[in-house]
Amino acid sequence: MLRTSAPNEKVDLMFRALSDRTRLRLLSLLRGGEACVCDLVATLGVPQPKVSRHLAYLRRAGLVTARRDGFWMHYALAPATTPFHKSLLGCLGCCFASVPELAKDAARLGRSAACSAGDCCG
Amino acid sequence: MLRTSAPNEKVDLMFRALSDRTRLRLLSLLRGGEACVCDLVATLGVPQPKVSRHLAYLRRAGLVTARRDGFWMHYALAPATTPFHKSLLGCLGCCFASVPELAKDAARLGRSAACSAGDCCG
DNA sequence: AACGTATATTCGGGCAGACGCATATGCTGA
DNA sequence: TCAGCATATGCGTCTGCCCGAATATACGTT
Repeated sequence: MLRTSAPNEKVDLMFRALSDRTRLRLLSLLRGGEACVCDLVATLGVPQPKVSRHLAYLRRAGLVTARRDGFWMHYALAPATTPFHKSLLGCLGCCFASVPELAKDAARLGRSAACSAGDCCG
Repeated sequence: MLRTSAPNEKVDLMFRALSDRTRLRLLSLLRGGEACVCDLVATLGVPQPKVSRHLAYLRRAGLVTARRDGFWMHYALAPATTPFHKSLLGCLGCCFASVPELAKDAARLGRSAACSAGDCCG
């Protein structure tokens, strides 16, 4: 029932995942490496169920992966498997670098928000 | 009332503009240069009010500009004024290049969907 | 097993937005 | 000014989703 020229489901899902502030902040933080939910909660200053719900959303979209370690769940950016996913990650790095507020989040987590993709932040 | 570390309004608005299929298709088409509403309607095969409404959304987000020429309104990608906007445009080029369906749209409009940003489509 | 910590899910309310349809506006030419 | 084309907007409805609050699950310790 899909229109023949519509972007495919996966692409759509990933872009929709970017349409929420909390999720953008989470993705920005995870660019610095994996983190557990409690750290994300403390860093963002939002309720834990809210963080978990958005992480679940990001996982459904294929943007993050989860790893259990005892009590803690560690989330990390999912490795890009498609060219689209890869270019999207590069884009996020660039975009995030332009948003001072996200750098403050990263600093609070004790990480740098520097853009690691040297090929697009001219 | 904004949380201190939330991405700013502008960034949020732009990302939300990407969370709809029709808008992604419109942006993809406009990467090939400006186009009038009737051409976009014919190319996408969707009702005219739907196209107009999504174009209005994109304009509110600052992603496109409109130019009147007699009967016709010509829409084009807005020139990037912020580093964020600039990197977003680069990203879109890369992302779109990974979606075959969007290339079909472009072909139907008689345009190439090739990525013009040689610095990020490795 | 019982308890506590960390995380996930469910529920119900509310709001943004996507849609089709109808209609309004803007513009041009007769 | 009237007709007609191109485009925009209003309206009512419906879906998706964001939220807080409460509760459920997973795991480790004792």
